[in-house]
Amino acid sequence: MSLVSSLLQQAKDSGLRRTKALEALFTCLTTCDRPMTLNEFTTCNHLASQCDKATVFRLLQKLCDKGMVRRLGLHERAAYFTLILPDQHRDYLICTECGSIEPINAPCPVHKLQEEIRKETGFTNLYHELEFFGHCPKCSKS
Amino acid sequence: MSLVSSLLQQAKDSGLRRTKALEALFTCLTTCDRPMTLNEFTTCNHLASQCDKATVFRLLQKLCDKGMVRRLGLHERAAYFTLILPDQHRDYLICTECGSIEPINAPCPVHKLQEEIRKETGFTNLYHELEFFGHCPKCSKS
DNA sequence: GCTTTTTGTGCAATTTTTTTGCATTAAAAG
DNA sequence: CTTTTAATGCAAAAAAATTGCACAAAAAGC
Ligand SMILES: [Mn+2]
Ligand SMILES: [Mn+2]
Ligand SMILES: [Zn+2]
Ligand SMILES: [Zn+2]
Repeated sequence: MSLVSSLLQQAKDSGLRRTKALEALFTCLTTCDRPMTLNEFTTCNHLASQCDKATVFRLLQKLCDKGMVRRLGLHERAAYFTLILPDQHRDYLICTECGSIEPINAPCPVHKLQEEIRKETGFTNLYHELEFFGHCPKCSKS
Repeated sequence: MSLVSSLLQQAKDSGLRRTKALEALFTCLTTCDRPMTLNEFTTCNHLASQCDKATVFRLLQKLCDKGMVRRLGLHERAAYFTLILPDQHRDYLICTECGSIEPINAPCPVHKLQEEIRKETGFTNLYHELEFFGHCPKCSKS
């Protein structure tokens, strides 16, 4: 069973319908596999001419609600969206000059603090977003 | 010498002029002392009727360039801005239901990783943004 | 002080991004 | 197949970010 199929199943289980647009969006999310803006999604070949921007917007919104997609604020004017895969947690390294976005391989160092926060504050559904910003070697030179 | 005065001096040293608008903005940034959106700034008593929104926008932009203000993407549609004080590093805890934003007191656990990233990637001007999101106790109940 | 030069400001307009209304279509349920 | 309910396209609106330009204010030079 392909990843897209299992995502469609997971979506269905949480109340969404199996539509052409959703399948195309999952294909895009899994094959492009990087945070993208709404505009990038709608102009990506996987989605272009498959469905309208408003549809992509509403699907991303629903998938965020279901916890299948994460919305990231990466210092660009537009919001970024990325698939949440089980056993995958990603922090990012972003060049504020050229805009490159790279996931970080090293293990995330904040889970312990997150647990402390959960206990001390009583917050539920806790998660975090960690991004490093700077100038990449290429942009540092020029 | 007040904090506002020293900020004005610091701004002047890096090329900005000492204007009424800048002083009002620094007063706002220091007394309100929390991340705020452009709209919040312009409607705050410290700035309202003191200057135009475009002016605040351009000042915040310049202060970001000078490294005196930080732009935060806190999952709202609008960007947040907050003063960078020396010896002050803040991570945030945000309720995605009611929108409350609280700085975290615990020491930040990512500096070590940041150093590793600097060495391994060659990034310069490195900094990070760490936010925890969840439902606060109040919002968890309802 | 006064004059020149440079930067900042207000206001309106524009651009970009996000969001919604509504008539229609497609999916799921019966 | 029929009914019910959710999803979609299209266009329009709302919200946020950004800019152009004439004028005002600050700093620099005298
Ligand atoms: Mn992390
Ligand atoms: Mn931190
Ligand atoms: Zn770069
Ligand atoms: Zn709350």
